[in-house]
Amino acid sequence: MRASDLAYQSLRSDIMEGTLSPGSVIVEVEQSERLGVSRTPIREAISRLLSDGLAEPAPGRGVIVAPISLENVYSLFELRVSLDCTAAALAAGRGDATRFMRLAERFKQAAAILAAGQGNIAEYYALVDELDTAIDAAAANRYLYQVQLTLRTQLTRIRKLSKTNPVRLAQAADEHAQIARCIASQDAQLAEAATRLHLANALFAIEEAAASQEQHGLFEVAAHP
Amino acid sequence: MRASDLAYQSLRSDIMEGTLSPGSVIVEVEQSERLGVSRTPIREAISRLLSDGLAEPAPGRGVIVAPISLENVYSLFELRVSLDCTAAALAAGRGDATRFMRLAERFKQAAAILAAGQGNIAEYYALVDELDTAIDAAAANRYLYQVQLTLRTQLTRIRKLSKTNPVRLAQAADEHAQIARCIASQDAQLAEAATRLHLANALFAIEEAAASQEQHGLFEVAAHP
DNA sequence: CCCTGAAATTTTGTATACAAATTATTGCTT
DNA sequence: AAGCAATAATTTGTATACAAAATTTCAGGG
Repeated sequence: MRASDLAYQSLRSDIMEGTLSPGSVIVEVEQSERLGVSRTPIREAISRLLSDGLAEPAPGRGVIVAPISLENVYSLFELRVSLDCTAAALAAGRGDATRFMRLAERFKQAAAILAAGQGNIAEYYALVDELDTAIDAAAANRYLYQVQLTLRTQLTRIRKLSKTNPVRLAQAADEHAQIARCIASQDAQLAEAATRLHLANALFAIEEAAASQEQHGLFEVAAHP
Repeated sequence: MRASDLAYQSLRSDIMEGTLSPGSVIVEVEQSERLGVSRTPIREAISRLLSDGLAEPAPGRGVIVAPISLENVYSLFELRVSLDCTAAALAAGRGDATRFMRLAERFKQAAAILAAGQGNIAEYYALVDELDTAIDAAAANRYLYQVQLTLRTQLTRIRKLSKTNPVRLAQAADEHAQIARCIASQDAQLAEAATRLHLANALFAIEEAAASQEQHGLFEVAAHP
């Protein structure tokens, strides 16, 4: 594997995990020594992070890890609604119905398990990924797909800011089942409606979680000094 | 100015102008000597072109200038409809009405001039840019804006593939006036409808132009040997 | 004549040295 | 003590040398 790929993946996961905290500057030599490669591949990795939106040029201070805050969540969701609805509508027109029916079934099962309070969260998110992948494939639009990828990394970062309510998770599983079913029905407008509804609920849940965390004083997004 | 910025702008415009033809490989040393800088800034410029979608990694052959073809136009427009409609709707909800009214007036004038067959095309496109900029500003969504920028560079490249019919241009100016008016009216759904209509017409015009050019044997997208 | 394979050449990937720019620090002056 | 200036120290930007990978070319055998 190329050193620049290694550096990219390493830095990327460090940012995602929070090892590199938002707002902290990424110093080339520091990372170069830490990862055991020269500055050249580090620079290439950083430029990829910039285009991912995981790093930002800071005026005079080089590049910093892109800050996250719930203030962005509305902008992010405006874009997300647009793209996810389009993707769902396209998938409804082009997708393989049986594949989405099967996914709908699995989401229904997942919803039941989560409602019983014994769900594995990671497993559930993996299922969501499967649905996303199926939709991407069915939508068959490489430009749309490209944008979705970068949007999702932003959403993943945001998601970690507020702990998701387990009750909400079961509800979300139901909504995903609904989306899959609507796509399987090949009705583009219906698929779009289900998606729009789901995203509205998701945003509302985020707002609620944030409010409750703020209340308990748990809402802190530290940037390194 | 940094050498990498110079290299980026130079390569970018070379690709846009067609000096570097689609499909041709971008050889680092070659460009390095041509532009009088070392390979390092060239590599950085190339990585920016990659994230712009103006260059593509080619398996084993390094990177090539991204090919263009009208086959992409449908995928591109699917995304464009989604984004432009969202932007128009947001702008209707947030924008300064008088600013869009003024733009609508100018488009009406432009339409009259173009219909009379004495319009300056570059001037017209500049006006379109102004509208786009106004919408971007009013939509006030940095994530959406970012995607629009890269989408528009793709559309600009595609546009050059088929000569636009002057009659269509006057019609398009009317449609832009309509869009501006709808945004000024602060009716999000209406703004979206006007945008959707315009894009449907634009796509149709592209198809027609392509068909007529193909007929006349003018439809050639050469890749260098 | 084509296919296989090995050498040669070209091209990309990485390391490092040096230059330029920017920030931090220190000392001086008011 | 505060502000400014000059200098020192970090940090990024660029060039270049070297290493590795891959493609092409050429030669030999089937």
